[in-house]
Amino acid sequence: MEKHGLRERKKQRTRQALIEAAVRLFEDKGYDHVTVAEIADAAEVSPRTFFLHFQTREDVLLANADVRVDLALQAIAERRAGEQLSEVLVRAMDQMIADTWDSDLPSGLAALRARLAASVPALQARLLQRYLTAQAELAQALQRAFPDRLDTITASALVGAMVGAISAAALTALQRGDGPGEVRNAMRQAMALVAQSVT
Amino acid sequence: MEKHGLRERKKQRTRQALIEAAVRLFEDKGYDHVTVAEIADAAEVSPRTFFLHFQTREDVLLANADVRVDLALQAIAERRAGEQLSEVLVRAMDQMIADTWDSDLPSGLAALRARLAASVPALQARLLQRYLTAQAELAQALQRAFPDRLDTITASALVGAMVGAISAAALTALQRGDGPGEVRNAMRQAMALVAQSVT
DNA sequence: TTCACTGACTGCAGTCTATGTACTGATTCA
DNA sequence: TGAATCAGTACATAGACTGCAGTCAGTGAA
Repeated sequence: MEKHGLRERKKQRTRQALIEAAVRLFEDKGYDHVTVAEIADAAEVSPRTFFLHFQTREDVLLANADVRVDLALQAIAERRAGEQLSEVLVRAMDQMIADTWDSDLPSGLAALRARLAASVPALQARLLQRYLTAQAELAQALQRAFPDRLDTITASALVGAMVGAISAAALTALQRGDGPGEVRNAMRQAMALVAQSVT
Repeated sequence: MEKHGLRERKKQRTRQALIEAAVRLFEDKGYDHVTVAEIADAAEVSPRTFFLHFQTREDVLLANADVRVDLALQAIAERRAGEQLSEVLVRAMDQMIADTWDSDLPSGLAALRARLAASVPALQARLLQRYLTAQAELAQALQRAFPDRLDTITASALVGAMVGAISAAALTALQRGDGPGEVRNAMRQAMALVAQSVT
């Protein structure tokens, strides 16, 4: 997987420096009042370099978000012999929910992301889009896992319903001012609601 | 509703001119190769004026999209005495689906929008965001209509599941190259899937 | 060890979106 | 008719993002 040694390590180090600088600045001054130039400056890097690591300014906060999708895909791939569709789906979603609030990197990146996603429109839009592409992957994997049970459209709809319900519930909880535990419960509740329709 | 007479009419005329110019240019040159300046120019208006009518460049294509939300809200408000939750929800969603492909303004705005939303990331993100705010309104209305049946989280989750399922199904169908009729069927199918969980 | 090569990073100039400000002139209202 | 209002304008500016032409450290093979 790793291409080279030192060179690659240096690259990851500047990437990490950019992320950390960005997070710190966002927390200090608020998302809208931080420019790419400032982030690059704080990371002691040229502004041009920022865009070498991230396509857009928003993407700094969505870094490492792909990890969770991989976990869900893995959960689908690992399904045991007699396991039902609903069980697999719930397990995959559970995987993503759990990871959202736990292992997600240094400090409170996940928490900050959640807070900002609920308040900054541009970021919100970008995050939703990420979810959509993740959905496509999940749907495809799910259909391949249950080829005789699901057609393409049903698989998409099912995953879409899950992700849609969970994120809507999470957002509502967040905007209500709930803490991490309550948000998590809301997500679980939403998941259970949709899971009924697969029985 | 109407504030003034002539002044307001003129305003709507330039707004319409901007929309039509934008649509035409987008179809000709492709979304990415059309600048705001060009649109304004084609509509014989100052570039500054464009942003007086639309917040962002993407919003030209999302113009009049709010109308459909109003229809769904209306559908919820108009529910008859003994009508069940699932019935009301299905009726509201049906309203939006139907309107998506029919009455949506001059020429093929809806079709173009669908095509571009499936291919242009920036537009996709913006559209998803619109859906999210629409969801919030719907959820709120729905909860008020069934206060003893739904708590805030469940209402959000339910609407989120519906919208999520329907849009995922639609997108999958679109990317598969389906025609309007098939896309519509996919949306209906997704809706039916989620409607089960409310029974 | 040497040397060609790759690739991360830089600086600069340029495009385009989006916004603040101050102004013009046409409606609208008193 | 005079005053207020408001769509549209010209001008200036910030800031995101891109293309291009480099530099230099790290790498891999002779």
